[in-house]
Amino acid sequence: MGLVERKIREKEELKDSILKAAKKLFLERGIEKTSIRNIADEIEYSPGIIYHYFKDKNEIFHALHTEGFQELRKRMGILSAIVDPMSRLRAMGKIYIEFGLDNQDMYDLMFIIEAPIDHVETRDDLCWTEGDSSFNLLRITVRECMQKGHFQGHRLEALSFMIWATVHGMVSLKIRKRINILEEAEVENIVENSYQSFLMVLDKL
Amino acid sequence: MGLVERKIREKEELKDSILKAAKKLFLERGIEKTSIRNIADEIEYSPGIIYHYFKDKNEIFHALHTEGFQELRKRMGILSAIVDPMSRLRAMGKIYIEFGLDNQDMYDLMFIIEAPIDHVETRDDLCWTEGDSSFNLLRITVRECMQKGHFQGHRLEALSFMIWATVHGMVSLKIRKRINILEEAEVENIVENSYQSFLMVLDKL
DNA sequence: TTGGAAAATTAAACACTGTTCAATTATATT
DNA sequence: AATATAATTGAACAGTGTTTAATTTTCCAA
Repeated sequence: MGLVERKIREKEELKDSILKAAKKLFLERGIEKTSIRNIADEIEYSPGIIYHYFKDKNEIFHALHTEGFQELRKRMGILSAIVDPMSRLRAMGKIYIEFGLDNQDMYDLMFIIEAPIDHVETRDDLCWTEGDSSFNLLRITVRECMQKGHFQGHRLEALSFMIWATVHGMVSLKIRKRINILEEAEVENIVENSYQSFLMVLDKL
Repeated sequence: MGLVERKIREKEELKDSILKAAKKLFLERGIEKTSIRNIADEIEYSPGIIYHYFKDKNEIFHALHTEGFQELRKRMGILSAIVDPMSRLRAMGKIYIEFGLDNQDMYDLMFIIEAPIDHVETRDDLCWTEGDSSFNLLRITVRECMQKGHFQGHRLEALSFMIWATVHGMVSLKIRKRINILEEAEVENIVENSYQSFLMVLDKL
């Protein structure tokens, strides 16, 4: 029955249009200032309809945060061409930071805002697979570095987390507006410059 | 006229009781779930009264975030007893992390939530002095380390920011619930353990 | 002690928010 | 064409931050 299939597809299309509208509004006016009613207005439906496609607002946040991870994964794609694990690790941090600065609202959703995690926690058939597979990419790279003799005396999990924390700290302090206190001349490129400091640190390990 | 002074004091007392109530509710049920009406209920006044003492909710957030910085400064107090700048830097990070983990909601307000910064930005007679003086403490210590020959080849501002970003990253990933993806056995003490990794890094610089 | 100005406080309203659900409309099948 | 099913709506609920006119309380001079 082609009809049934078409119906299913149309249903998916509406779900998609909700997400598209949500993302559009998020990027236009910010996440906090986008309401269910705004999204409904955008797709020219009544607010209630959204709850036939998403359990609640958290589920919308979660769906969008997943899109963010797809984009991040895409950017990480070129890493497979880098054979040397240390070079790969360096490039990984650079890509992560660039992604965060280029997509600040998406980064916020992925790594700062609680909503997507809250959604995962309310359903026991879900876990944070997006974060899990991203961190695993880092973990694998760090492990390779260690196998090549780097980072002696360090523990894999703790060191990997430290590296993540460093780049996340830089991006999130920027996104949440905590960098104006730096010397004026430094504010502009502080994240890039301090990542350079971090690379120097990695080299000495 | 002692009367006028008493009046002023009483006015200050009500302002204080608003802050006390706000802090109590923040710590009890979380920042997001505390409303102006909740605070008004707590002090047994009508909601409107709060706007005679604070311009808006952001100003309350800002006042409380300032209290957080007072506590942080207090904890940093013992640092003056540590003469060696490298040891002082190590202790500083430890205190920062411990403060963050012991006072997660306050830390959230101080370094993640935008409200206090938004409040500062709406008033051109204010700037983020709390963050400024805290970061300066770090900057001074790093400078001392450099003067003693450490961190060669690094730039003061970028390196200081990197250090801040590292500890902030650890604490904020924890507070915003991004650490469950780690190996189960590591989750519990990951912040402490990865700070150990960071200390090893500092030593090699 | 009283009258009136000044200050403190409130109640109600406004324009929002996320969410639910009975009622309505549209679609598909017999 | 009638009926069953699915899609969609509108209104309501309980909440939010904020403003403001009205009210109460406080204070001081006459």
